[in-house]
Amino acid sequence: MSFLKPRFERSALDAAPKFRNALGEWFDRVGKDFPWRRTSEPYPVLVSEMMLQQTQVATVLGKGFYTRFLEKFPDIESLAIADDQSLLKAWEGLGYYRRARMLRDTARAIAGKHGGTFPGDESTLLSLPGIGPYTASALRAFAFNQPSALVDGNVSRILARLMDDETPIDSTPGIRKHREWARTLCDPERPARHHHAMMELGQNICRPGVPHCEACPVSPWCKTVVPENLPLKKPRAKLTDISEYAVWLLDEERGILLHQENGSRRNGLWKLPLRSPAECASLELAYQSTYPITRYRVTLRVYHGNRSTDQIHEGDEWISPHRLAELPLAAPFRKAVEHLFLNS
DNA sequence: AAAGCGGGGAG
DNA sequence: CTCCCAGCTTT
Repeated sequence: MSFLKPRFERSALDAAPKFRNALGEWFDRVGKDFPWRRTSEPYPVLVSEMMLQQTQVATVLGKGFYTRFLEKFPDIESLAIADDQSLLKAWEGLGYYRRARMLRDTARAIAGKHGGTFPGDESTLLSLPGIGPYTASALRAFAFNQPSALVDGNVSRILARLMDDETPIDSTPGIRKHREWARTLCDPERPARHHHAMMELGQNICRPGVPHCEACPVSPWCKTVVPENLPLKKPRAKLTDISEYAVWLLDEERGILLHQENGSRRNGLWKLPLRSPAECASLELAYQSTYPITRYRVTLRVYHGNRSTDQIHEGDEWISPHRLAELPLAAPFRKAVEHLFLNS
């Protein structure tokens, strides 16, 4: 009724201009000064967005990945000619290592096919390796100042709460709906600031779990009733236990026996040589660890190999200890090798 | 639509 | 343990 003060105004979509202003002015006041927010050059924006896919800001920033990568590969051309090993070494510790190769392949496509001119239209961006809907929108807004429908984990959480919407954000209808809402909300005058502000809001105010609604600059346009219950997601697959068996072989002259991965997983990274359980049955256990990886829980068992009888398999290679530092190893194997080397 | 990618950090 | 993260690709 009219005597009741509404707890929110019109929806954010209906009041888009006021919503944008409130959000943008808040961001100007409190927004963090990340290095990729200081530039609109396509290349560094691309590097940052690829690194930030499914990876937290603190990880990319805290361990210096972004700065180090740009020092090593300062432009499209230098990245385009990067070899696998130096590329993966620069990515070591970031995870999802396919991203590094896709980033370089995109650099190659731009340096080659597009004559070095960075494309700014959606369909061309989407055709490049590693660039999907999110990254294409990010590049258009941050590097070309074009309005775009940018939806990441932060934005979808904000939108679900703003609209008090229970459609699972990872379902096809949810994704479609959120893209449309993001497009409507985007500030056509300052798309880069707008998207930066949305992500800042998602990180620090409209955070997962219990949000800081008391400090939210756009709460007048938020319909959420129980924000901690949103967003909804589809149930996820449960963890599967798997085992990995490897051998530890250290030769005083030749070094450590390692194996370079050449399949679809961790392609190009080095690990301890894997063996079948039967091959390890009579060997002494040297090291064991359990680590989670995507939807698996892996128990890694490393055995003392037998130098005289152990078969050297295809791809196995003796690596001298000083070369070890130059090779990219996935984290669990880096840890295992360091432990075993120290105790040998 | 679902799974794979086989990550990593924070709580 | 759990959940989340500036997602993309393949089946």
